[in-house]
Amino acid sequence: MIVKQVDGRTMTKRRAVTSAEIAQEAGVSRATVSAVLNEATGNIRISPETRRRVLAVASKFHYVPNPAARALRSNRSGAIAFVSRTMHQTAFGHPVSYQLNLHSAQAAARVGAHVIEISPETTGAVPGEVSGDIFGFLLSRRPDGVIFDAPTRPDDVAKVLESGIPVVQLLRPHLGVPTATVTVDATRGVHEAIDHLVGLGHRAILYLGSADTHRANRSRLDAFHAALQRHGIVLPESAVALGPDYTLEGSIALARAALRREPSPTAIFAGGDIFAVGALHALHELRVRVPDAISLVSYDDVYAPLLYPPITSVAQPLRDVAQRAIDVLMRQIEHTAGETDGDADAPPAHLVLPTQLHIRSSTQPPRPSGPWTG
Amino acid sequence: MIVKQVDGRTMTKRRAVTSAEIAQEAGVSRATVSAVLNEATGNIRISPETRRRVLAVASKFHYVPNPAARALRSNRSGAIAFVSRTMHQTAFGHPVSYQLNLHSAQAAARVGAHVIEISPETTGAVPGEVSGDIFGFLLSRRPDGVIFDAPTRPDDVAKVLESGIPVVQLLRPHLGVPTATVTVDATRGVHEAIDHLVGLGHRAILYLGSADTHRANRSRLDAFHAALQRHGIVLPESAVALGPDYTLEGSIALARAALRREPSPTAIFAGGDIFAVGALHALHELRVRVPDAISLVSYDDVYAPLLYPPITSVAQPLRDVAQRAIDVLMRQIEHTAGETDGDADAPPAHLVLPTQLHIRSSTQPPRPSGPWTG
DNA sequence: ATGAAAGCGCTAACAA
DNA sequence: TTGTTAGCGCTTTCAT
Repeated sequence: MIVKQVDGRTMTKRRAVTSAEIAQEAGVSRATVSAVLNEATGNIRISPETRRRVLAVASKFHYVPNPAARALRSNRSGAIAFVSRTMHQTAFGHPVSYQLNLHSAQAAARVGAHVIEISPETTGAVPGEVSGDIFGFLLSRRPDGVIFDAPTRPDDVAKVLESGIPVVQLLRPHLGVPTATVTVDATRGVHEAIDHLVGLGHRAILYLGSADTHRANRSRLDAFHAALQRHGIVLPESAVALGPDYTLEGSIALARAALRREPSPTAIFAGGDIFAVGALHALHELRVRVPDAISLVSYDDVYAPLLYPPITSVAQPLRDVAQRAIDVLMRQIEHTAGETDGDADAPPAHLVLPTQLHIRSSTQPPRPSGPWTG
Repeated sequence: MIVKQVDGRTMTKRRAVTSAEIAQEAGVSRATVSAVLNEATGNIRISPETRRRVLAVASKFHYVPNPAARALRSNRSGAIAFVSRTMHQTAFGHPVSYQLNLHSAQAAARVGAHVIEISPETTGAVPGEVSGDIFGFLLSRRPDGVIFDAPTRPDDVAKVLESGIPVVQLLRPHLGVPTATVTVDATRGVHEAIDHLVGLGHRAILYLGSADTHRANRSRLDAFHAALQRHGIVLPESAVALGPDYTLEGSIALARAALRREPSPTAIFAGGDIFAVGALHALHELRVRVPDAISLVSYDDVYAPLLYPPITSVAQPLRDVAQRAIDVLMRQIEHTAGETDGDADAPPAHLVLPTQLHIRSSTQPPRPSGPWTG
């Protein structure tokens, strides 16, 4: 019996409606209710009339299947774990990771799954877990799939993959671990940015980027070189300055040092918004005006629009990345379910999405005159 | 029987170890295994020897209890829903919400719960859900508790609360809905900031803030007035400029208009980092230097350290806010569980945490000379 | 086209 | 101190 107690000022957690109650109310069996709600496919057929009645009753009583029971029975938790990028290095977090997180949650919800947040920084053992680390925690939740956003350590990914759960890595995958990936075509993005600068007349361009040797960083730098080469521009070694990722102080120091060197660039390409921030700080100190005295382009487009002047930047299609991640995972999850034990699984998907250049006020033709003077 | 298939190159999702297997292997019953793993409290006592053996076997086989079965039986999902602040207004998201999100996930993990991400922006109906909206989705997950980060609409909160699930609202609660809250002592934070400015010698201070009438905004503005009054300063009406929240263009326009008015301030208090960003843009256009010609303080401390110059800012203890939110929720969840049906529940907790002022390079004494000249 | 019945893995009351 | 038993709510054959 269903008692709606609306009168008492406070609500005690009321017992939820079960399928049995819906069945009874609709004058059918629980099996029928289940079949209707799952739009069952098998050798089962529900008459439109029955279907309609069940649905009406379910809706009237706000019936929602118990996810635990469903999970137990179907061996599917409906959960996608999102392992966010580590953020301890920075006080202000990773806007990119945040966007991916949110977009993943939305994309998952659209297919009836939910995203559970795994923050690798959690310190200390988790009570009740046999293995104290955060991956024990992850595994203990039995997610149907796992998204790694730019994982730091390949071992973490490998461990999850070995447990047999579908995995997808985003943006900065460890290709040594054979999982699906969704990345972005940095090469094309960088080319666009450099073409934009060269098109404006710049030839002396400084590259500010990460010293981390991850492929994603390498490919930005390689693309930088390739793009210049295509324009017949050869840069001195001093045109590339590599420093630590994601620390403001590091980026400022890097820019400061690089800008002190000769010859002076007329433009800067920052291989990440944080490097653009660092460049801006250093340029301010030097009283060099952007874009009057020097142009600035960045890769990421997260802080870029906020800075002054608003920075021309290469944007990653984060919403699409998240959506495709969920797609890939869902496909894999459904596939895994149907499989017996044969090892005839297809090779992991590797999706590459295009970037987009947002042109703002930080770029203009180099001025004809000589060296810098604010 | 437990078959570890390590040889096959690819792993098929292997059947998980169950408590029955552990029981058999340890030569005890499943009930004993359960009692050991849950450190059962009732009238059950496990001999240290048995305990040790069970634990050893469990660990050897990497046994992790099936969360769905546990949830089904105990009527506890182990999930905390985190409803993030809506973000559609801005391309760059809400760093504050992100931090709260991550810290909540960490705090939850420490007590064995997981956080599921609810992004209110999800559009379109969710397949299989009776009610198509995102709160139907939320409820369908049967979370043990819900965290609302600065909820937009009180109705959403009320709906969840009415379902009997413990709720806590963060930072910008709707006090009309009787839930627990964890907020920040904006009053004290603003006082500190204003004291800092006045201590430097400023008396003409411009307030740039949200036109939204939420209490959190009101209290910042009220505190601004109170702080000035305490210093015997009376400001003209034109010293307060209110505009739209969280849009860059709006903030810039607001600052632009306000700065055009007479008399000119020697300092600006931005009631949110986005307003500081707007102020900086407007000041740049006017070629007014910070802090030489005008000082700038903000509230939030999210973008503040990145801007140039780094902005003195009031920081909120987001990690603590998240931790307390989890604490409050957990207490409430345990309480609810023990309760029969009596309505003798305690009034909801209202925690208020202190802010911290980070002094950076955007503030200095006003210069003795007259009006602005970059 | 629908119903009956079994069982997913776990926990809690009751026995022993 | 430990084992037995009975479900939690759902899905899924198999019968009808």
